[in-house]
Amino acid sequence: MGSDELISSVPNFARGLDILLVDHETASLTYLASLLEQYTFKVTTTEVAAVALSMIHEDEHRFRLVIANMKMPDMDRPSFLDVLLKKKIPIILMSSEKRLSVAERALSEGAWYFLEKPVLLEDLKYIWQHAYRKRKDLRKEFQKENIEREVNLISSKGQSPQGIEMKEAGCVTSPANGNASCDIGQQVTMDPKGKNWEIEPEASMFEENYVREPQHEANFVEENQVREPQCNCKDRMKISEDHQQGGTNMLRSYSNIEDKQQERRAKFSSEQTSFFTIKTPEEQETQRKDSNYRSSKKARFLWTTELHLKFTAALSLLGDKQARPKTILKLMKVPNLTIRQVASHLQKYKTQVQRINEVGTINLPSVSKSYYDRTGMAQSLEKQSSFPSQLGYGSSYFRSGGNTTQFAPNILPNQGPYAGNLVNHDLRNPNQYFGYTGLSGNSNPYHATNGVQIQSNAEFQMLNQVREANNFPYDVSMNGNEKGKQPLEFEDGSVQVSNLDSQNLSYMNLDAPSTYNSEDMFQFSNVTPELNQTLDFTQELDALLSSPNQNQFSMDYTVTAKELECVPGQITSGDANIQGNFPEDFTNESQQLEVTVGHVPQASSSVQNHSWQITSGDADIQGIFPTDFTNELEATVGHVPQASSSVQNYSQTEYSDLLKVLEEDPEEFNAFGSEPDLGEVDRYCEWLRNTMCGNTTGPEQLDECCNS
DNA sequence: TATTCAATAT
DNA sequence: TATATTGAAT
Repeated sequence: MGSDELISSVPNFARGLDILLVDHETASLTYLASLLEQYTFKVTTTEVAAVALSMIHEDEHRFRLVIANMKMPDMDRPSFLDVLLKKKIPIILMSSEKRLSVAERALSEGAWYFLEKPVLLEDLKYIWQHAYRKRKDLRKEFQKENIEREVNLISSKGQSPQGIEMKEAGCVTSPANGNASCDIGQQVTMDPKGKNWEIEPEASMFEENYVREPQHEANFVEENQVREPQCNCKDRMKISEDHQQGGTNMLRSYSNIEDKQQERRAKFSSEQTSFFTIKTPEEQETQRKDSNYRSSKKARFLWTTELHLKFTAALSLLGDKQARPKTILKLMKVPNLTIRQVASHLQKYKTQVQRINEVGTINLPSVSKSYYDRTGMAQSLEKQSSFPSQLGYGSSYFRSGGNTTQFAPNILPNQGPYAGNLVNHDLRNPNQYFGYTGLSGNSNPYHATNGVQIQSNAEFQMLNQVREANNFPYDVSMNGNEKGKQPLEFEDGSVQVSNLDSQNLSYMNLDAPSTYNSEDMFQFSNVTPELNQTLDFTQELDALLSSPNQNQFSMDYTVTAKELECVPGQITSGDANIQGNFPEDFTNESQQLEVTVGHVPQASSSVQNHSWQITSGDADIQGIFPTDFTNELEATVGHVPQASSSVQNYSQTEYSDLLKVLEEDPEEFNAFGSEPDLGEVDRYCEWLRNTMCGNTTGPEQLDECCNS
């Protein structure tokens, strides 16, 4: 297997995977490490199990996979395994003993996989997949679906079932070399709820960046590898025969219904699996359409907010001329991100720019409009556009606007030597920072905001020109407008729009015109440093881009004081869903703020020791989940840049869920009739006022508050 | 090789 | 439908 072939067997997101290798036999340790490194994995080695544990204790999220020799002279294996199992770190055990009972014991003790020594290069081809398994779900599935089958198997064969069951192991064939092997690829797709790719706070960016269609489980196998949909009984028998004939390096799978710890797994080296057929394209197509074929879809990379900000920061540094995939990639310094992905994103970005240019001005509508026009563009953008949601904004590109308090993203250089010199290329957030939640499903859908317009000419930097349109209540659906009708005509005609020179300029070929200097327009100065200069910036960029804490998160939008009265505050970190109220007597910084965790769907331990941050209105609150965190959290307000009074009584209520429902399923929102119209908007707002502002605000404030 | 365009997959 | 991936042309 050539080195390229080796590497290509590891999908992008799994490259550089942190693996901890534990083996008291030095030679074997070094050798195995070298093998793993050939697959791009980052290997840390130790000969002492106790040292391994202390490393894990130091940072339990560091290693995604632990491979250890079954023999541990310095400590007893069960204790070692116990720690790993509790921390849910996948563990693979190795042994040079070839007895079945040894492997069986390893698996029964909780190992996720068993490797026979000497380990061959080929054996490690799919080892990365273990780092992405969700074992709990596996077991659930086994229990539900396989027990009966196994019982039948046992009773009919009168023996313990061996070999593969497709529920347990996916089969991968590689048309390139005609070989095939079974792997555990299926495991990453086994969660019946499709939530198997749960993002944990410690998850790597690459996990986070890969998404799957919820209704179809993705196949995390490289595209040139075709997954066999099923291994039939015959195959299993054949595999078993092969094994009995003394095939080496076979990963056996054993079942023991009584022992829930037991894993059943099988892996076959290529020479043992030549009986797998390679599907013709037609067969593959048939198989793809088969609903039983669970793993037919590939994961798609996710451009999170964080990544997109890096991307835009890189664009800013580079300027248009050097804005090429390779350089952008270099500046972004995101391991395992590929040029092609950057190129693709750039292509999409350019398309967006072009589209804006064609229209001249786009409006980032207020959310109110989208509720008004439930069946219209704003709503459909939210629902149908994967850009906003997949990018992790939790709200749409085109409805993310707001007359907001300016919270500079901490990864953009609004401080330091390059302050103000960067161009904001973020089409979606020209004027505000949407904090990275690091999590999916954290969308807080409500933005009671005014609209924001972006005016743009031909080039990237034109997107800096953000014009705030106060009290601009309607959105104009960009796509809904016929081309040639420029600039956009707003429904209420209340906003004057500069008629930009939006000739069909090729934005890549032009210098920045930078001609718009209206007082209500933000203008960033544009710098287009030469590439060599640019590269000198990388250190700065690096510093700027490296978040002080990887696990920090913030609310996914910022709000004005005015909006604070309308917007529920809710953050989600890991498993925790935290809500709280600013106290009535809230005055200034360093004030204790009680935050109550409203919802902890999973073990709260998963958020312990992780930092959290709420950026809401004028307040910027952060802290760390205490190690004894259970469900109550006391938070300290760390930073109140503006009048603290504005955050008083920041009520955080349950209606966020209602709004979420509205977002997700407007059809269910039928309280006011069926046809959305302006009257309905009014009624909606009335409801919104009552819900959000209660009786404490006067009508005018309410109007302001809801602004629709 | 890097980039871009455009078809295709999700 | 929008976006990500991929083949193919440059």
